[in-house]
Amino acid sequence: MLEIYNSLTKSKEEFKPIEEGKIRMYVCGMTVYDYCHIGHARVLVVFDVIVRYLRLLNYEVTYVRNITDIDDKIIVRALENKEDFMLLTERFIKAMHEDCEALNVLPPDIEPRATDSMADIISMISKLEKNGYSYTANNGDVYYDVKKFKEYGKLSGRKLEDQIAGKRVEVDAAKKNPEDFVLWKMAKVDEPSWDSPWGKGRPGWHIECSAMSTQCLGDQFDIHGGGMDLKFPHHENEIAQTEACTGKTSVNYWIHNGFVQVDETKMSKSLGNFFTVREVLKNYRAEEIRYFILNSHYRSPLNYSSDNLDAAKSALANMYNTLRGIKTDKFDGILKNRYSERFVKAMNDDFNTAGAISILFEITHEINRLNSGSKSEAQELAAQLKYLASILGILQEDPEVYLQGGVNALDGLETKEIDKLIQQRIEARISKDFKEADRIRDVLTAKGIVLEDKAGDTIWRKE
RNA sequence: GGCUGGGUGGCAGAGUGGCCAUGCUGCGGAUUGCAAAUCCGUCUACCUCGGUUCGACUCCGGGCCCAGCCUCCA
Repeated sequence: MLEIYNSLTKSKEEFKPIEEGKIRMYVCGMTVYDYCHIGHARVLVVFDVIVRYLRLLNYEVTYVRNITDIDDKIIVRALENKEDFMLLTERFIKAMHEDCEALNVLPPDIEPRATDSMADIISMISKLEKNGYSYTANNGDVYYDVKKFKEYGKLSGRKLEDQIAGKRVEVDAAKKNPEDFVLWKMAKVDEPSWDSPWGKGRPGWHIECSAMSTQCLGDQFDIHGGGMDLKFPHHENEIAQTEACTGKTSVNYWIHNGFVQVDETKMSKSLGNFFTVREVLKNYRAEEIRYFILNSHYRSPLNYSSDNLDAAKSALANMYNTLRGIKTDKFDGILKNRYSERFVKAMNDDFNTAGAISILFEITHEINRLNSGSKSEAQELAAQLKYLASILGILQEDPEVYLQGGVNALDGLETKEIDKLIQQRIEARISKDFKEADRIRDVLTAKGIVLEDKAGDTIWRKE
């Protein structure tokens, strides 16, 4: 039985889909004006694993992850760059897709863009206007009248009267109430704009998600996800918009992942303490980043540090080392035993990937113990290890390639040279010239090559 | 002030009413020409104060501390 922590009810609940065997899921994707940082990577990886796991449970999942390609930040950045905003967003959409591919994040089924959804956005605002939830301020902007939506605050657990308006962001003078938010914003000179019943302008920050999610998934769907920082105001406002339009509960399960922190402080663009995915990829493999993310529960804070990534690196190398030289193709991997049971139990418990990884290590350990004895059992377990790891999107590379490759992969010439030196060392060892053998090993060690002398053979891997 | 999450061994990080997480690192042993890898063993872990209980790190209550949110953020 799958249990999910639902941010809406603040408790773990048994998951029941709206439609038997099917899941409709929406995740807030990127606002594309810069490269993805590790915080974005966390959302991408976490929900990637959630989707993979839901599919494993035989649900037919429709996964929608949007792209917000028009908003204030994009306009500001495009202006700074003296660049058309569309060129800017195209560039970062491409970069995001590259990052996703590197991180082994499977593409969503639908990836709607705000700028392609203008008709839906406008029709939704019209409906809100018709239902009496909006007003046009004297500056021409259309606002959502939060006081009209009785359930406002149900997701974040906030009461309007307890909030300190303008605590961090200045309140717009045109609003009736500080908690109101913009639905349609009038275009200033030289700003990108779309025609609408309220004049040329662009959508406010929250409406695009309400429009795209209902457009792609209907008035009601199962899961809505995103980072913790979106819970308020973004998701609260999405609820206000969608439910004021449809009169129905829009989402059954809200899933929010925790932050990535740097030195115990949230990683964010505004604080400037972020590391982009491509930056980190210069020093670590994508799989190491993925492991690092999945090694803690998705709701916990995750501290970014090179120590933690180094630990991820060692841990993965150990698992690959175990798989090295074991043929797994004879078995399909779908083995039912105490490992698979506990793996599923962990994943069923609100996607406890850290617990699931610990099971992978228990299997690894068992394979190491068996390897000298029962070969076929070791192969069977290795196939299982790979299969279970595939749900987390790790351990899928050829171990040989993985262990000899990496961030600064060697070229063919270098590997030929290594093989030559290893051959020389083997000969030295046969003639008991250990001084020479050690000298050769030292040369390779200095290049970051680690040797392992197996029975009658020597293999190598990168440090 | 209100609202969310959290506080677990050297570090990271799960979990459980009584016994073992797991990973990284350190230490001892086996193995090895020496290593590496692997195996075996090992390091005073559960913020604090009360309560419930035969038994609490785990359940309940009061503190303290950390992070985040209160209309820019994943």
